[in-house]
Amino acid sequence: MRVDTCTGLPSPDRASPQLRAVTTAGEATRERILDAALGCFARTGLAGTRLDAIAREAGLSKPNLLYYFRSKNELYVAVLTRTLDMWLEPLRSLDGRSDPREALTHYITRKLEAARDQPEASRLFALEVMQGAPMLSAVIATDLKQIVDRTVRVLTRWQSEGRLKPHDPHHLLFQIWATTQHYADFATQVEQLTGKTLNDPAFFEQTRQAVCAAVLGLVV
Amino acid sequence: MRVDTCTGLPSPDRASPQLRAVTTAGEATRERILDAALGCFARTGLAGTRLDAIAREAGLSKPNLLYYFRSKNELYVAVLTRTLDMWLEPLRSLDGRSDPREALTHYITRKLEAARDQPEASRLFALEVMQGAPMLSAVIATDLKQIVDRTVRVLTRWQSEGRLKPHDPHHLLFQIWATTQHYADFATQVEQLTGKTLNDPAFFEQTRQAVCAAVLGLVV
DNA sequence: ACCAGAATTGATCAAATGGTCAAGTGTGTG
DNA sequence: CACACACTTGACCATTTGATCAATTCTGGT
Repeated sequence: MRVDTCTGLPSPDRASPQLRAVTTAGEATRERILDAALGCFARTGLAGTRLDAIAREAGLSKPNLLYYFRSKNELYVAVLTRTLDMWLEPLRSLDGRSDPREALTHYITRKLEAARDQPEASRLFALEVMQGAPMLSAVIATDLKQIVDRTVRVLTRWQSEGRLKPHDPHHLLFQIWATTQHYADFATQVEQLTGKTLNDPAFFEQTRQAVCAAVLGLVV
Repeated sequence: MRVDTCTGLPSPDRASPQLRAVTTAGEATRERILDAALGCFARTGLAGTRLDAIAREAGLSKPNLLYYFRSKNELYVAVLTRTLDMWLEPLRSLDGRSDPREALTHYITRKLEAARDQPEASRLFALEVMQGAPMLSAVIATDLKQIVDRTVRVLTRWQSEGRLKPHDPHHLLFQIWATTQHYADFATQVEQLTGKTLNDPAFFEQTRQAVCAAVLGLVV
């Protein structure tokens, strides 16, 4: 039986040996649950979220939810892993092929679009990392670190080629992450203080240029 | 009887009419509880923190804790309000009297020192704001907004005097907040990726200059 | 020494909540 | 039709946990 490496709990096999067509109905419900769970976990955290709430938001009963995910923790990890790839993707596509200025602008724009379009994902990871990343520390230490190391090498190379002003690559990344994710994680505060949201196209563009100016002015 | 505006629950009178000397013993325990609670709430959030844990960390029994604070929620609000002033202080002292460059450098440095010396406070507020600031929305909309508005006016004046390059003051503030608080809120990630902590003086100075460079390069 | 009130706690309660189970419903296949 | 199996749920259980209370100890003032 396949076992989830994070929880040690068994996870339902998607493709049973009989090659039975993947139960699309069940798969759809599964996705519905994951969507609902993402919203709840991002809003109130792991401890603050009740299975009842997720079940209600997904439109089914609590036992039925537990039919798809054996425990709250397993569901939480499932949400985390499902969202992770999508979240790391922008960084992966920051490679050394293009022009530094263009690459950084593109990366910032994508990160800001993510902050606008998937604020729940941002908050979920923020909550998780802020609490010591109990479920993600392994991923951070391996996957994320690997991508970051690669990116750092790219940035360093650009610097040695004189295409980028010298500036610690780690701090550069942190600044991009911090400034872009801030608009998702602290959206409440941003809205209370400015009255604007990233969903407002004008505000989005204004924010994008502000972040780009700070970062690009630093290294280009 | 004095009533807490946030919880509606009565709070112990610090100065009773009889002018009895403030019970320093009780006051000390109270502080000890608040300290322990800050640590716990910052680590695991409101819902994830058990009164047991706080009591244990403060070195007393759970009923005794509830003798000082009538409910978990009241304790949470008490921690929040006690920490708030300290947290807002750096921004208050960013006034128009001094040189823009010096003022911003000073503010960033203080914020980064706060991120190093009071990471719990940073995480506590981050958790609270990220979850929609249910307890702080009033404070944000009034107190914080007032200070921010004042600061925005100062920055705007500097810009109109030509002492600062034009750049949206709100975004400038957000960038300072985001980049400085990032090193407290995401300390786990920063440490996993760089192996360093703000407690390392060299790393602190390096970070400080990186943040200053980004912000000052933007407006000076 | 005495007393009033602060401080402290073991025992206990009631509610919330994650999780189980047996029983039922639907559905595709031989 | 019948069978197997995915799916669904109401009722229920066990544990956790915030909160209460009666009873006891400590402490400062007279």
